[in-house]
Amino acid sequence: MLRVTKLADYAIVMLTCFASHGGATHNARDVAREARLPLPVVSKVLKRLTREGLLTSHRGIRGGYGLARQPHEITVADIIRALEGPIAVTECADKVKGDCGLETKCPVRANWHMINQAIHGALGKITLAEMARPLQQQYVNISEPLSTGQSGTTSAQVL
Amino acid sequence: MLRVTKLADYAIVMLTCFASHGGATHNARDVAREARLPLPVVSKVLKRLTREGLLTSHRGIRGGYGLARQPHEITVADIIRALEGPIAVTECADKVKGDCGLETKCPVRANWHMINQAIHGALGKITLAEMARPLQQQYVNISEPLSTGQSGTTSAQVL
DNA sequence: AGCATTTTGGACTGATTTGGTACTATTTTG
DNA sequence: CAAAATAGTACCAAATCAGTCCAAAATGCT
Ligand code: FES
Ligand code: FES
Repeated sequence: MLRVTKLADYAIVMLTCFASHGGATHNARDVAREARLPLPVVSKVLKRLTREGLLTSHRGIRGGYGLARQPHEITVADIIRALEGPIAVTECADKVKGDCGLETKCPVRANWHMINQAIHGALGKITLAEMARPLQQQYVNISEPLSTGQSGTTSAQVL
Repeated sequence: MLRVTKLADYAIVMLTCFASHGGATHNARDVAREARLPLPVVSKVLKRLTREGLLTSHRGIRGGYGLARQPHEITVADIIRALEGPIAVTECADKVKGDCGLETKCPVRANWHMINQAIHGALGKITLAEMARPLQQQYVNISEPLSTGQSGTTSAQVL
């Protein structure tokens, strides 16, 4: 349902913990306690984030995890991609392989690609540093809908 | 994986068929033939679209379905919402009910809400009329990423 | 009135994905 | 060598999705 998986959700919560502690290293147990999540899932997510290059890990008795980059250099898109793979609203939105049953010339495929890029662009502009702060109002720009037909929904746009 | 369901994908393909035929009524079989989709799924989707108010239906021997509104008054967000319910990237992004385990004050919740509105806004600005045309270049505005840290990904933004 | 056609609503099943846990191996420190 | 921590993978239960099917109601035509 156009949902991000829980694992990715957890990942963002966990990474904000790292970000708000100035880049110190934490082990899985500490992260689990701070994020109030069960240790096994935390461990699983941390492993993936490390494999995908968002975290660095240190094994051994005083080991733990740390951010591989600065918080403002990690975007929400990066995090989601690390946990779920490439961001693609539909199968055909991302890759060149045409599908959807309709042969090579599906009329809506180009538009899906455009929609996908719009979402990807929005997600790629929000960084971990911003997620760690309450909410920066300057990043939200409420504007009137242009071609509406909709009821009173105001649309927010990430700048 | 941040995917739209296949039913919603089908719905958009099917509705573009309606849009490109000037609002005439079609029965389920005709739509299935034109969209090259199995009849049962087409029927299922048409039923939901009617129940959600995007199509009007006429029963009986010369019955069929027709668009309830003009193509430029139906947005992609409307279609997705009709098939999948409210657009919510996370459970907490949409409703007021706080969850995610963390009690009332989850640090990232406000940001999820912002992200959700950004996506919803992008989807709410693309209408069925635009989806039915090949691709209106003026609707895509490729711009350089602002706070990047990303490789060569250019971000498209819906205007 | 009767009949063919079409929508309506729901239930049902198999397949896929997700969420979460467990277990073993490997590395590091002391 | 022992303890603590990560790495990798395998596994299972639950949820969701995709697709099909059928009986019932409505409509138009003869
Ligand atoms: S190619 Fe994906 S909807 Fe047609
Ligand atoms: S309330 Fe949803 S992530 Fe915290």
